[in-house]
Amino acid sequence: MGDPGGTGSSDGPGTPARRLKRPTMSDVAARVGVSQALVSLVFRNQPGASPDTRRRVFQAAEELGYRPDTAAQLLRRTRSRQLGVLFTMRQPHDVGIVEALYPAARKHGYTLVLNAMVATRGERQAMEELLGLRSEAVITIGATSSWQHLTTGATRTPIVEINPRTRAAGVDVVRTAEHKGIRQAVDHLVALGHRAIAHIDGGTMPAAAERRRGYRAAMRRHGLADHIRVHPGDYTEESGARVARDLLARAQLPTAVIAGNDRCAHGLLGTLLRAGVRVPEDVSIVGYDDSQLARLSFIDLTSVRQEAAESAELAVRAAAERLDEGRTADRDIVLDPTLAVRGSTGPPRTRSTPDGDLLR
Amino acid sequence: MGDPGGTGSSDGPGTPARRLKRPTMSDVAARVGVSQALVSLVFRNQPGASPDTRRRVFQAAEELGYRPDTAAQLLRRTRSRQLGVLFTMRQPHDVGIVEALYPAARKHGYTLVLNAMVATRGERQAMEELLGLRSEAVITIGATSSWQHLTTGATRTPIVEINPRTRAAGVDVVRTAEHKGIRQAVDHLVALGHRAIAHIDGGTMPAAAERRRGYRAAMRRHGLADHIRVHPGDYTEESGARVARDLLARAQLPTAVIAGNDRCAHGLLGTLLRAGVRVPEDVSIVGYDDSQLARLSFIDLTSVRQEAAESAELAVRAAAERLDEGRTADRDIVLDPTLAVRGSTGPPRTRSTPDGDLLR
DNA sequence: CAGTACAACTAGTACGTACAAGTGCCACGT
DNA sequence: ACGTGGCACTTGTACGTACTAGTTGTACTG
Repeated sequence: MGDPGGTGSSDGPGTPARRLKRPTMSDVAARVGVSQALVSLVFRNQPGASPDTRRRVFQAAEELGYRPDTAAQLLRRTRSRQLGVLFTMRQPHDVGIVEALYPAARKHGYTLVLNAMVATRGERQAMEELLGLRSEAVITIGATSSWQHLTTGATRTPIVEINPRTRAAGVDVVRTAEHKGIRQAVDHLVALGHRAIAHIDGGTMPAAAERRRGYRAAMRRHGLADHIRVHPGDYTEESGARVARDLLARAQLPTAVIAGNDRCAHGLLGTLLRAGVRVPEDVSIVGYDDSQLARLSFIDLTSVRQEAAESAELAVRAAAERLDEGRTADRDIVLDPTLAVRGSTGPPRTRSTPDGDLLR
Repeated sequence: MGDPGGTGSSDGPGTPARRLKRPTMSDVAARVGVSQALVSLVFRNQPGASPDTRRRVFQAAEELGYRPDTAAQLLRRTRSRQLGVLFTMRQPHDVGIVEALYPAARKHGYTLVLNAMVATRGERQAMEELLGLRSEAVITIGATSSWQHLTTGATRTPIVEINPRTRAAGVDVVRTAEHKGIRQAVDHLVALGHRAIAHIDGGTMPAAAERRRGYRAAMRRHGLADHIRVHPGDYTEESGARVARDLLARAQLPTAVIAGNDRCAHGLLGTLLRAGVRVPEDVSIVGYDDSQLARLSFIDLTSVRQEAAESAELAVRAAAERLDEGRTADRDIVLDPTLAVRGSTGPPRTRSTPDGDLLR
């Protein structure tokens, strides 16, 4: 009694400390004097046990230090009700989505199992592990691989991609209407009086191509095709810093820059400030993501907001639709971003424009 | 054939799409014409199968889309060889440790299972989930709870805490010799000629108290007790920004500030720069963590470095010692930090000191 | 008073794998 | 010819839980 699975012998000196077996439902049941099945009922909060018995079961479990074995539950249960999440820890906005996934999953009756993509472990391997753990569906955030082989064959697993790098068939996608976000940024700057508006892109990173196209389209829409300048970047601070140095080396700065994301904008802003350029007086800067970074008082970045909570909720819902409602057709969910205007944008300084006109 | 667990009927319209059962080892075995146990041998890379059979097993598995079931493995195996990791995604240094844990765990023959602590899920719950998944030990990074109840009782689970907030008994601890780090920072600044060196602390955050004490001790050691100034903070950018505003409001700035961590230093630096204060000419700034932030070209922060890889390796090793070598006594592992000198520190400007002397 | 309905429980089995303990079979040495 | 050993494989069972299908006992109905 009170010695579940133990041999009764204490770990003798010299022998490697033997881990005692963890107590099981049967141990709890034996202690209360009921069957294992009844303990199972109690822990699942199912009807069929008297209030008094429930209390005694919980008390015995407490005394024994019993803890349900997830592996066994997973194995036995008809449904695992687990969603795998494949994510990166380095992009703040992605972290925000992960955090928002927890309440969203709970709301739909699912549990999350995380797997980070780090340098030493490819996306594929991380995905394999998630599937091995019986994820019913997998939500990826900013992934670059295509999962064609998973959505095909006997055991197709639904995949929902949030802000994927590439477009793929057979998966649901939750993404932002990037062009609308960029267009709002351009509109905002043009309304302030800007004409020389440059863009730092994200290279091959997720959504970068669309933002780049959106920038070009919005500029043309305002008749500013001649002012289109796309500087290559990669969503990192250093790429923003590099562009800043390039711009400083030239005689003429643009009056405004739209960065591919907030990190890039941060690098741009920091480097310009260090060089004595005033923001927004000399140059206005717009970021993208509206991350925590943008909201810091000393950065205070006008930025295109994508609601992390909304993306998370819709991704979970998309998975739930496939799993619980039998949807089989792909969905492409597009969210409209909004512009969070802060202190990094303002009217351009009065100065001579490249074509010689003097703007008021 | 080729329809493992399937009923042969395609998902009819109107009925919710039924997920086909995933293939098992038995399905693979049947296809090859061998026993399930042999397939198990092959997948575990154990001796006892002919090279030809191995090939056929792998091929059949490939054709069926077979994937080992982790839940079943976990349930059946004597040892799970899994280490739980409890971490925060918001502190860059912690993220670095998590990434370094992967290779360290692999080296010792362990697998990692992550669980993030987010606002909506307490540390306790995250820990429960890890234990439910049969983690043999748990490594926490910057956790605040005490796990007394886990290291006691029938099924004690080894806990290794990296940079814990509070000291606890019954657990292994991997931490930095905080006072040495701070002392190096103070020594460095004093050597540059600074005397008015302030400190922004981390409040109740991990290691903050020790850094605070280390600052005071180092200052006294240099006979600068009169210049001791501790400003309250909490390791966030905004706390650094707030202190910056406080300092600016006073007539007299210190010539140097040691921030509790890099994020705090970032807030301090950004706010001072915005106010026209030059760094390091007017004020020198030292951070703590040597995170990626500190290394950015436009931040370029002198910072106390704690090797994430080293912490990770030692934490895994501590867990392995308990699990594989039967160690039962607690270990307190203390790492020596080093100072990464960058551009945010320099000699103080010649100016009158608070006591009226004129320093050269 | 028989019959029924319900609450409170138990028995048995299946989930997919790992591991211990076999079972043939063939080559080899004496 | 007979053991002997090793390889290649199989059989059987256990892991801890969930779920289906019972089995009691009690109260209630007509």
